[in-house]
This record gives sequence, C-alpha cells and structure tokens, in this order.
Amino acid sequence: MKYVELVIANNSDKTDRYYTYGCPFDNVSVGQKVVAPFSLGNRLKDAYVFEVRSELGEEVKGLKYVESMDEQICLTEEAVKTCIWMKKRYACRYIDAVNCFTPVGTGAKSGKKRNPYKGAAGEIQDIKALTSEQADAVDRISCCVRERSHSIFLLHGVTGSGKTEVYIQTISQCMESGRAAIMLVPEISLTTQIIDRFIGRFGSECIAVLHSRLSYGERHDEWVRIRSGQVKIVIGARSAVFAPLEDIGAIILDEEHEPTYKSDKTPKYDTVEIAIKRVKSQNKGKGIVILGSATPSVVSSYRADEGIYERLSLKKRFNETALPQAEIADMRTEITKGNKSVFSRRLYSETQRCLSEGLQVILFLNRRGYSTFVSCRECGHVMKCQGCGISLTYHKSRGSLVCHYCGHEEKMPETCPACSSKHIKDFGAGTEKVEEEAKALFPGVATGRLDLDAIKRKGDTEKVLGSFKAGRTRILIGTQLVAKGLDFDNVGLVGIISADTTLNIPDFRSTERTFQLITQAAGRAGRRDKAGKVVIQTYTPGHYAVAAASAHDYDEFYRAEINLRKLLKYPPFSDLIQVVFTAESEEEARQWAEKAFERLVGELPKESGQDMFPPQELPFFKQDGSRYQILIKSGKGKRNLYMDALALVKKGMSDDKACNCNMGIDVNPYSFL
DNA sequence: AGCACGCCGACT
DNA sequence: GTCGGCGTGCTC
Repeated sequence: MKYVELVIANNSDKTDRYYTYGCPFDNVSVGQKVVAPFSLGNRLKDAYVFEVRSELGEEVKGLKYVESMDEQICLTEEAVKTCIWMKKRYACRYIDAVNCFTPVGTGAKSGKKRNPYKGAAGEIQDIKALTSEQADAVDRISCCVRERSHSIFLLHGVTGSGKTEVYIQTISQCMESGRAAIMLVPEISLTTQIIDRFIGRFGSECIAVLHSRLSYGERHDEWVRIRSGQVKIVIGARSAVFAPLEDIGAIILDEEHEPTYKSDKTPKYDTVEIAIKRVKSQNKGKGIVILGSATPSVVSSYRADEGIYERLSLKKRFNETALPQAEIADMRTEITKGNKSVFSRRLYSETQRCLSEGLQVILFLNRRGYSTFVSCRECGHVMKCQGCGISLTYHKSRGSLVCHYCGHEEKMPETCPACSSKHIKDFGAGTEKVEEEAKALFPGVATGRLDLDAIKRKGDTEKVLGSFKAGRTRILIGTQLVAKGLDFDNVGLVGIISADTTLNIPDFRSTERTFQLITQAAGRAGRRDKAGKVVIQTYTPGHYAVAAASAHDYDEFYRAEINLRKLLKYPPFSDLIQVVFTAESEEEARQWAEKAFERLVGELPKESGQDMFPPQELPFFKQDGSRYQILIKSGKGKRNLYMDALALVKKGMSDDKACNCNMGIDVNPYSFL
C-alpha cells in the first residue's frame, strides 16, 4: 500500500489543500489523475497525485482509499512542480494550475483517429543561406540546447530579418538532440503560413497544432498524443505553453511583446514566466526560452541589459529592402488652418497619389475602450495625474478627471493649464467616422473596415481581408487587427490617423503600445521591391514614442521610456499588483475591500504603506455587482512579501462565513479596468 | 463548491 | 406524523 497526497478537483477555496489517501495501486506516480471518494457521501471525485510515499507519517483520521487511476492522464513531475509554484506566484488554487496542464472534457468516444490539423500539406521552402547574424544566433542557441543548459534569449530582429528561420533551426537542433519544443504565437488564426512552413520542414506526424477551434474531444486526443511522446513539436497560442511534453529543449514566444501572452482569467499567469519556470524545473536537463520581437517589451529589453536575458540582434533585413519612409503630420497646425477633418492635408494628398497610381491604402486607428482623454487642441497639452504620470480619464457624470491608478480626482478645466486656450476638450474619433470621411473625400473608391464591430461573425475577417488582397477594396480602415494581419503586396501608404489614441489610454504601458503599434502598422507599407510611405498624424509630434517610431529607432524609444519608468517606479522597477473585490452591492465590495486593506497594512512592515493605494471603485463594468480595487506598487524583490500577505488575507476572507465578496489578484495586469 | 444534516413550519 | 424549507459545517 502506498500513500498519496491528493489535490481534489473541487472548485472551492476551502478544499484547496492536500488530502492524504491510501492507494492500493503500487505503480502510482506523481501527477497521476485518480478518482477518489470525497466528503460525506463519498462521492467519487477526480483528483491529482502531488506526492507519493510508502509510509504514513502520522495517524490520519478517517483515511480513505483511491478508487481508480486514469488510464490516459498523468502529468509530468515537472508539471506538478510548476503547479505548486503557480499557486504561490499567482495566488491561485492548486486546481486552477492543474487545469492549465490538463485537457478539458473527456476523450472522443468514437475513438476515430485523425490529425486535427487539416491545413495545406505543408510548404517546402528552399533552405536559404543564413545571414551571418542569423548564423551567430543559431550557433549560440544550438549550443545551449545540446548542452541542456538554461538561457533566455531575447531575439531582437527587425521586420523581415528572418526570425522564423532562427526558430526553425532551433527546433531542428531540438529534434537532433531528441528533445521537444514549443512554438508560441500571439494568435494562431493569423499564423497559417508559419504552420505550413513548420509542417513542410518537420512533417505533420511529430507536430501538434493547438487550435482554438478544436473540440473538447479533439483537445483530449491531442493531449494524449503529445503526452505519449509521439509529438515533439507543439504550436499554439499562450495555453500551449502547458503542453504535456517531456524534455523540452526550447520554448519560443514569437512577438513576445504582445499582450495576449498575459492570461486574463484565473490563474492570471504570464506566459514568459511559465515558459522559464518549465524549462528550468526539468529533471533530464534544462531548456532554453527564446523571446522574439521586432519591438521587444521594455521589461524584456531591460532584463537583457541586466544580463538576465541574452540579447541576440538581427539588424539587417533579409533582402535589404528599405524600411518605409515615415513622416509626421502635426494635427495642431491642421486645426489652426481650419482643417477639421480626420485627414491631414498630407494624408489626403498622399492617399490621392496612391489611389491614382493604382496602389492601396491602409488607415490605422486604434480606438480601444470607451475612455476618452482630454487634451488641448492648440498646444497638445494632455491632462495627466501628478503622482502617476498617467493620462486622466474624463468622467462626464462627475464632470471631473480621474486617475484610474491612485484615485486622484480633479475638476475638468475650462481652459488649458499650459496655454490658457479654450480649445481643451475630451476627444476621440472611431473607425466608423474615418470610413465615412474617406468615402466622402474619395467618392467611388471602395473601402473596407476591419475592427471588432466589423468582424462579429465567423468568416468576416477573411471576407474583408480577401476583398482587400484581391484589390476589390482600395482603402482598408482598421484597428490593430490590420497591423497584425497578413502581408500585402500592393500597399503604397499606411496612414496612422491618431497616434495619440493609444498614447493617452490610462496605463503605464500606453507609450510602449503606441511605439509598437506605429512600428507594426508602418511595417504593412511597401513590401517586396516597393518602399512604402507612412503618414503619422499626431497632436504631439515631439513625443518620443512618435518621433522614434517614425525614425525606426527602437533604441531611442527604449532609452527615453526606461528613464521614465525608473523615475515613476513602474515595471521593470516594480511589479504592479491589482487586487479586485467583487460583490453584489457597492456597499459590500467597498466594506470588504476596506477590511482587506486594513488587514494588509497590519500584516506588512510600516514602510510598505507608501506602496499601497487604498480601495477605489472601478468604473462601470459589470451590470450586476460592483468592483473595488487596491493597487500595490511592489518594489524590486518585494513581490513575494506582498503575495504572501495577500494570500493570507484572501484565506481569511474565504474562511469568513459572512463574506460574499470575491477577491481576485492580478500581477502586472494588461488592463487596469 | 457540493451536499448531508438538522431543526423548524405546513400539510396529508 | 412526515415532507421539505434552507442555515451550518465539513470534506483525508
């Protein structure tokens, strides 16, 4: 008889611990999924083995016995280790972490075997000679994979510098060394070319593509196929980082700066952290992580500077095509010259030129969320919070400007504090408005729109993109969807309608996002032999994100941004921990948030007080219920201190019978709304 | 989270 | 007398 510590698949904070059971199956191992009788009625529950031992340390009252073992599902030891780590790191339950590693639903009953990826047979590309930069990167990475050592590489490569070939070579090296690999992409639906290339290179037998369109049954079958060792390469979006592979040589994150790598539901993990933890906790030998991007996140770049990551740069474009020529249109002068259109005169004339030359135009406008910002139309001054440096959000009902970080509130000014102009107001134009104006300015020219509203139904994206690719539409207007989309051949001009839109969303990352989006959108202009043109419209032409993006100068942007982050103690110089209290009534949410805040203050050393911002109501979100948040700006090395205290307070709340308020914890969230 | 237990009122 | 309402407490 063996004895096991089980994590019960019970969706409750109260049962979030180990339960000791006897296990009559001697071949039981850590990670094994089992069925065990639980609670009063001895109902049979799924559970996972987290520890195995031969002796019972001390008497356990009412010991029960494992009923049966699952034939197919057994997590790796590394997965169990990572689960234990995740519980602490993200203040989630064991079972939340386990659910990341296991397939949802049961296996397909029919047992029909099929490869769920029914794409093209695979595209066999000529293996081009690597550039010397690529070769250097590949050498460095391959060496680590062979030696089973651990390194994190930041592959900083400009658009068209051949990052994908480096990924392929890395995976090749994994295959040669008999190791597995995970290839992560921000959005699998926009990645069919990469998949074809991989299948062409490695064959479909050893590859699993984890697609969001897979049914539960298919997911389960793929999980088993991967776990059996048949599959060595897994391609997918962020959840594929949990693929049940053993001896992982490399985990690659393409476009590492993309926000989709941060999970927005419990556990709110960061894919980069999971990837690093996984390759490090393996027994057979450690693995490497590659973070690839043309515009690395500020946090990643800083870590490379610090030597935590190893930077590998690809500065040359593969076929030496020039980057598009970018120019800035100062919208302040448009206003003073009486141009109230969303088109600057420059954008108008360039659009006209392109259309007459038979080229196509992309107009980019990122209008996310509903919050508007407030700025002066004459001097470009933007209303910001004194303490946080974040744009203030206009709350019409209150007639005031509110900082969503610290709760600071001030009256909406009637004149600009900088230049006393009366032209200070909340503002923002959406894609619909741009399309309307485009139609009016260029009559007879077919336009297409690509944003969340326009692609509500399945297949809409393909329709819109298809028309544009075929040349049926000449002007494509869209949000970041167009920036991410596929490559086009005939685009002569990219117009960025308002670079300020993302600049002024209330988030410390807004500048970074702006730089990345402009750079990405600009990359859509001019492909192959034709150099394209970019017009960037802005009310703040002097802003370093706009200026650096127009000059294709990442380093310049990074230097300015990292200084600001340091000054204001934002990541990477801190971790922002958002604690959200959700309850039926405003009253309950507020009271529990306040109670929790008090306990937190009591739990922590005095000097921590200045890092913690007291409860603040979150704006309009859920129709039912109310939300309050506590924000903690956790300095370097203090994250665990705060997380432990938060876990304690959370435990206290869930133990309190009178409490019907939920407490959610999110470290470095991507949206603070 | 479930779900048995148990202590009350309403109904055969 | 007993059916069923939901408050309370526990799960190796």
